[in-house]
Amino acid sequence: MAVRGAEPEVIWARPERAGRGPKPAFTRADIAAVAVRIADAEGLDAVSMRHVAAGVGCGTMSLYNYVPRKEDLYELMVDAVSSEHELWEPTGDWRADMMRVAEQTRELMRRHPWVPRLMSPVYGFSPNALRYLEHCLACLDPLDASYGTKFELIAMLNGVVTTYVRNEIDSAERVRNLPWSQEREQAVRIAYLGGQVASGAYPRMAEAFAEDAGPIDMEAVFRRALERVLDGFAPS
Amino acid sequence: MAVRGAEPEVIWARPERAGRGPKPAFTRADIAAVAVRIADAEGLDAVSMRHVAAGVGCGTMSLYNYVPRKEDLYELMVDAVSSEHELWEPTGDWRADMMRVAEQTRELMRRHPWVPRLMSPVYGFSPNALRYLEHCLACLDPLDASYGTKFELIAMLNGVVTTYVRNEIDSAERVRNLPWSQEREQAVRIAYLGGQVASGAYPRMAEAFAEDAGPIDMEAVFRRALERVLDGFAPS
DNA sequence: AGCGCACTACGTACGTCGTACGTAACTAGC
DNA sequence: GCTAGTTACGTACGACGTACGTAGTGCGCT
Repeated sequence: MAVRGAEPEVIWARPERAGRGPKPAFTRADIAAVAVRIADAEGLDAVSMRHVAAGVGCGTMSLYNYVPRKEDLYELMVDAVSSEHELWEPTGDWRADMMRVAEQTRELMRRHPWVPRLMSPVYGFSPNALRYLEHCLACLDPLDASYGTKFELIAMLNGVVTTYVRNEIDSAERVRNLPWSQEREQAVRIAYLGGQVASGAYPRMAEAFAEDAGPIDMEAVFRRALERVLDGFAPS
Repeated sequence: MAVRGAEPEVIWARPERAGRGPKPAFTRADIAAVAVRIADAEGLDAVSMRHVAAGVGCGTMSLYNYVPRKEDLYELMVDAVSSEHELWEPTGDWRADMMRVAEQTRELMRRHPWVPRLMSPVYGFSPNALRYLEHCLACLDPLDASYGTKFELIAMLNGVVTTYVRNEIDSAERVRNLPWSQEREQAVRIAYLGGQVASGAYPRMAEAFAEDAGPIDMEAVFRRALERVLDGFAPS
């Protein structure tokens, strides 16, 4: 019998194919693709071992031959979509390049709304993540700073993008999963909030709500946030 | 029989005590306190309805008289710990005040490591969150900017703090839940990463690893990140 | 060539979860 | 005091991750 679990490992270091035994019917890439498809279509919570196994067409427990723990499945998924990062030849304008990186990361997360929830420093070293990191560093070649600082920049930019998209996605997904309509929900929340603010306990909040009549341009908010981050790293 | 679910509501708008019927044996605050205690001690995943019910000393399903859905329990928890935010008289130095806000938020999240995972714009309007927001706005009175800009500042600062602490916590919690030791895990990961980098496919990563010999001072990284955010909002 | 073993495949089963639903006890308003 | 709405809570259902046992397969060794 094979040794079950109990050994630490990085899934990327584990060979896809062992020497002995019958050849596997699927690849990790197949499994990851199915999981990604399910997550895109039905949300991350629909990604269960049973579901994925049914998707690839095998028994539930057979999956564990390819993926030791569910967490590793998540890691596979993140790496799979990370291949969608476009890696271009740096232009020499690091600000423009990093803005483009951020923009593309955001679009990637919009295509795969479950990515922000899985983002973690722990998943930071999958093959495609390494390629992505190397690309960012290449874009930052013109910036006169230590690698330490460059990593801080990348982390911060990623953090801001992730946070913004996560907020966007969370609200949308929450609405979709609720048993009542978005309008009802929003109306109830606004009514409550209005009541609280009108109570006089939060004068500045009241002022703020009075001031901001128009709808917020989230696109502009996002872009300003990125610019501000980059400003913080531009040599003065 | 009572009407079950199907009506949108904000839990904060629901009265704690209905007119009819026997008087409730507990308060929402009791329940939130128990849930917080469990989450602090055993992690967020240990916060199940059964567990919390056992903690307050009632049947599992009785909880649903107080908390319509589990998500609302989360909302109660976040609000409960939000009361720990210290709200002082603004000093007039908005940068110092906001640094202090961020520092205290970080400490709050370190005391309650599950908070980052529950952070969401949706939970943004609980009573204590409103108080917190109002306090931030008060600290920002000296800053000459629109409320829109001030909200962007607060959101960004919170985002950065949350991201940093989340990374810190995630790594720690992951290690605690793994069936092997931290040293083994780290050794395996570093061995893998070193192998990848040594392959020559990532020249800048290799350079970076060669450059940064000393351990990273996370405290300084955190503080620099905050400073940079605030820089982005200081009138030039 | 053929043996043995490491591997794949997968069904069963356990303990967990959120929560729908039914019933009994209780109390505020008419 | 009646009754309607609430509280309390046990039971039950359909998920979930995954430990474990067993059967079958084909590579690597002798």
